[in-house]
Amino acid sequence: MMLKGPVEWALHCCAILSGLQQGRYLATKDLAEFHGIPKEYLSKALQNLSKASILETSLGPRGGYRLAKLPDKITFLDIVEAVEGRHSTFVCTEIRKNNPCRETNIPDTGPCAVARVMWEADEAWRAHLKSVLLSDLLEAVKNEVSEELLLKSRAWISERP
Amino acid sequence: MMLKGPVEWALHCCAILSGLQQGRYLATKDLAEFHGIPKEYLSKALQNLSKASILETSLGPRGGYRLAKLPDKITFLDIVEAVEGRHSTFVCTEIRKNNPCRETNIPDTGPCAVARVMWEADEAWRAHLKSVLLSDLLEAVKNEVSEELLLKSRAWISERP
DNA sequence: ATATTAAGGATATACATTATCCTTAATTGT
DNA sequence: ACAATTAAGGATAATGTATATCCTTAATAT
Repeated sequence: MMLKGPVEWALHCCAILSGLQQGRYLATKDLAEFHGIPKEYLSKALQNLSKASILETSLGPRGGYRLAKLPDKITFLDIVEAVEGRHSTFVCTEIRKNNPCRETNIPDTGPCAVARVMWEADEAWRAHLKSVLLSDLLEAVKNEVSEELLLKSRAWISERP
Repeated sequence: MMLKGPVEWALHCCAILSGLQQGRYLATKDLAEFHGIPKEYLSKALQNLSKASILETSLGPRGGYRLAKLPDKITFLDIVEAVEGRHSTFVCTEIRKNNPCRETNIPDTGPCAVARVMWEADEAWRAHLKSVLLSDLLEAVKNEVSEELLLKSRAWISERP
């Protein structure tokens, strides 16, 4: 499973869920409405976050999702990998094996040099995402969003049944 | 244009072209045969490398491709971006604007915090690819490929008309 | 009981990647 | 001049993946 748009949604949803009052859950319907995104498809992303123990759920009326951990225990990488999977951007198809000069019985000697470099780059990408916490995002949002919008949004969420 | 498999081919092709004798070109047909990949599609990748001034070409018999620069002047990023384009892996759809509490007339205040973090990760990815030169790859290949295979491959290429 | 909700399977739609084909113009060697 | 060879690039087909919707099931609060 390899999702693209849903990663953006998941990050924003986790940010919203961070502001939830103790003991409350927020339903997929509300998260979808708040972000203006398709509810059914968003649901798949949230299910992945739940499977990864980033969110926890409750069924029935007043059910929905909430964070399963504190925001300073959740990294961007946790969220991204939960939704996108752990595929690296580079896939090595071992074309070196097609070299017509090559003996067919050469034992495999680890990944080829090209793949190594590409995977190191992937690793650098992951390392950065691992270094940023959900709590860091909240801090940044606080600085770039007006106090008014912040309060209004919180109220909007509180008023959900 | 956004290619995936072709990036791998392009990197391997550049490595092969590095070993080419002075003044010679190698045709798409030969590069495709050596790597066991589709000639017509590989051609698209090579055209991109040519447009990016990484390769230079000659038409007619004994024509084909050769490097346009020395291997220590070509980075992995040069090759990857020439073939894949410069799209970042993360695309921000600005879902913050769908927030029902938001005034429609709020002036745009740069990229949102989520996008910034994701793009920083992309930047780390690019930075690594920029730090590795084609000449570094050649060095690594020399260490992991048997002397015999190296000579045989060079001979195979030399014998192309 | 009833309404509400997440989980998840099945399936349709849209889009991007991969691959092939064919024409054109340039170049080389005869 | 001529024939063979080659990159460039447009058009299009085939495939695969991402996106989106629908529907059923089981759990839960009131």
